[in-house]
Amino acid sequence: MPYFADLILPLPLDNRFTYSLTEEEAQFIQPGMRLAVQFGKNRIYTGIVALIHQNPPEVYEAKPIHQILDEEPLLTNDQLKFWSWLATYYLCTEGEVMRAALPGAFLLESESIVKLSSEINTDFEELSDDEFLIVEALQRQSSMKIQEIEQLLDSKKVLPILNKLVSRQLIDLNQEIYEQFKPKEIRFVKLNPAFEAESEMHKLLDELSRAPKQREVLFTYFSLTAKSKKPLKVKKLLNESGASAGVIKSLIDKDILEEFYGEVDRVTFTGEINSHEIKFNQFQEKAFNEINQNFSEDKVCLLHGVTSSGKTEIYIKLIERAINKGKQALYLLPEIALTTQLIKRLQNYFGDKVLVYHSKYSLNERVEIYNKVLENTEKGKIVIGARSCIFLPFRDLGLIVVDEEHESTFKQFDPAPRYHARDAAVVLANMFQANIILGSATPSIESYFNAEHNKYALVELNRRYGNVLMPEVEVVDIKTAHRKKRMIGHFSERLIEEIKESIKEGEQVILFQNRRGFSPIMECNTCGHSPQCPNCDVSLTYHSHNNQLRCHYCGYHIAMQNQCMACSSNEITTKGFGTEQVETELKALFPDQKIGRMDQDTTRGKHAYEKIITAFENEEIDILIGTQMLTKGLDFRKVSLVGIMNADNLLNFPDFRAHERSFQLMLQVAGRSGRTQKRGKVLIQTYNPHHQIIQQVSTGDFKGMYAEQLEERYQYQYPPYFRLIRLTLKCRDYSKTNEAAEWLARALENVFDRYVLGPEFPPVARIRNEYYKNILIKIPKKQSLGKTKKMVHRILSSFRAIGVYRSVRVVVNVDPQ
DNA sequence: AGCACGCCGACT
DNA sequence: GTCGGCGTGCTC
Repeated sequence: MPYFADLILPLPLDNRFTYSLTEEEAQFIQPGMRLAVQFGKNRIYTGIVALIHQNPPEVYEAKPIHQILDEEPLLTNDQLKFWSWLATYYLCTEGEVMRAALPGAFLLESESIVKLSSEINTDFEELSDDEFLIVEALQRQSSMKIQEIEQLLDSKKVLPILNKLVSRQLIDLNQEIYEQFKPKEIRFVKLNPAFEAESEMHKLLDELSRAPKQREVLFTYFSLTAKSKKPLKVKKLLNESGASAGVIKSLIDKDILEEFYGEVDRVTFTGEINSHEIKFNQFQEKAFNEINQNFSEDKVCLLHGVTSSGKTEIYIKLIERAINKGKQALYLLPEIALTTQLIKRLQNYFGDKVLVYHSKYSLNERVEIYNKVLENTEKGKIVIGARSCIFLPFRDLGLIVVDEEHESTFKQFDPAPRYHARDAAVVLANMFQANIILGSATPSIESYFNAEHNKYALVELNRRYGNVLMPEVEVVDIKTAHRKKRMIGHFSERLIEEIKESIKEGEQVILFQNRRGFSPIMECNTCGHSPQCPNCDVSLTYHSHNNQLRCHYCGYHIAMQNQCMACSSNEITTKGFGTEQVETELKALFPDQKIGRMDQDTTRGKHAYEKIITAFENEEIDILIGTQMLTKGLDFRKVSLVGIMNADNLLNFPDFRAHERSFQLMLQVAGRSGRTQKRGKVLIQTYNPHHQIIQQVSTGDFKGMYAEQLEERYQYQYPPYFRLIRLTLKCRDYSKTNEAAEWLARALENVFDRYVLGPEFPPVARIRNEYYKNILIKIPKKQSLGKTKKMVHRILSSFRAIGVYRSVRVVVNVDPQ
């Protein structure tokens, strides 16, 4: 009886692919293992076994597999189920989920290797020039990569030539697979046991009297090993003795020292645990008990706790409870790079039980963490990290914490799968019967809506820890201030006064400007022209540090122009302002203060972010200017003033979530102020002081904001009342983009009628020379989500079957942010 | 996705 | 005449 395995391949293809197995293979292979298989003509891919069965495919002959890559399944059954849910819900392929879910080092890829044929074939006549060159080169170097041959012939059409040579049995094409993960090995040395006795040791040292360097190394070895009996790292011996590697080599060659290699963990925690007892105040205690009550009823818990109310302590206690029951815990954060403070806190409490997982780690580090979670070892019961953590192979997940649950960075934007880690985490928790808590000072409207409608349980925490008061918010009307000439650059007199006051008190200031760069857009006063990106439909923005005009979409840049590029006029002004300009103005206003800036430009390097934060913590910076990234769970004790330079560019964003976001952002920034006994102050500069959102921020009126936004969402048919699917068409050809979008929209309208919006050009209609067009599908609550998605899938398949539209790519975004 | 095959314009 | 562009079809 034959056996077959259905595989998931890491490709954007809808189907699983069936390969044949021998009986022995079928005995050994289990779902969740990796197999290397040939797919297409010359390529080998890593596939994941989804199913083993005995039903031969009807219309084709299944190929045999190439190699089994695992001894044990790499994926649990739960994960396979989870993948399939993600692919269905987010309208992508399982292959795309696979790519996102597995650390890259697990995905072996083949490279074609060209060799001379093993059967000696001297029939070198009738070779073309190219063919002769290849054969001749192979006689010299025995094997070559495709790329090398491309270089040799200086041509890209190499494969047809090679295929011809293969068919004439002059060369062989083989696939070489590379295992990318290598355990980290370190070289150790130890003394040959023969010299351990004291007498032997003296004899040895005498013998070495004519090799002073070697003698010295040995002395260093003895002094280093005297303290601890652990094996000695060669590196350490080199450092301590100052000898060269050659000296150690001769000692090894003489059998005086023995070398050996040991595997070490790349990811280790070296600090000390000082788990001081966490002391709840009465409000935390109450919230904690409520959460546990809800957990016992298997409810998803939404924790709405104002900034600085001590949510983290509650999370820590919940995690402790979960791991005391022997379960695993997952702590999800919006962006891991921004949360060193929190990681340190968890590590201080739980020590090496904490694993940190995120995309900045190397391939190998990620494999190690993956394996630790899979083995469910004591080390690594707790995983903390960004959205991709939901793909780790948990065995016995007991708790998920989603911190800053309102953050839109939980939603992956590109590439597919475009999943929302918070929503996926709720599904994941459900699969494990695990508890899940979503926490935020400013919950998303969706989550709060779910809480109001009893889908989630709501727990509130509205006192700051130590009864610190919420900061006092003052709104400054810069429209009037401008008219009355009470502005210096972008600073109102009020803001300058407050900064002076804070500095006098020896306190720190944070200034928030939600735009990087200097004066983003240049405009000619004479003709109104502003320099555009040639590849995208946007104006170039000015960056003063390198005096460039730059496109934020494609990276195109030119030197700053002193004349208008259209009319050569010298009168060029700037529109809008960014963090860089705030910094320059501030330096002029406060020449004696130390000023720091934190935005994408200043936090490029791996540790640049940490450096700025540490400098601010150590009070080496008095005033810190920054973008959004300032809002992320940072805890600075000495900040008494937060200034929002311009609230309007947040509010005027063309998006149904713009107001919700502005509220969240402003309240989060405001929360950075006054975290100790003294009451903090927040100053908001705006042209619209009477805007509802500004008023709601100034009174911290979350419920007011929620009620009002909810009403608007209802009116205009947006989430949480309607679900959304956005289709984006991309194509280099303008009219083809239009025609295809039109076709697709009509096809969708046939089924969904008035719930299809568009097609419409997005605000930036061309990026990297591709035209974009959006279609929005709205799904009313009563309409079946599953059926809708199946239908969309079907329409997309027929769309893709149309030849003319093949060059148009469609990006599907379910629950777009 | 990645590759082969086939068709068409622009070059030594 | 060939090279290299891209549109089209297929991969177990």
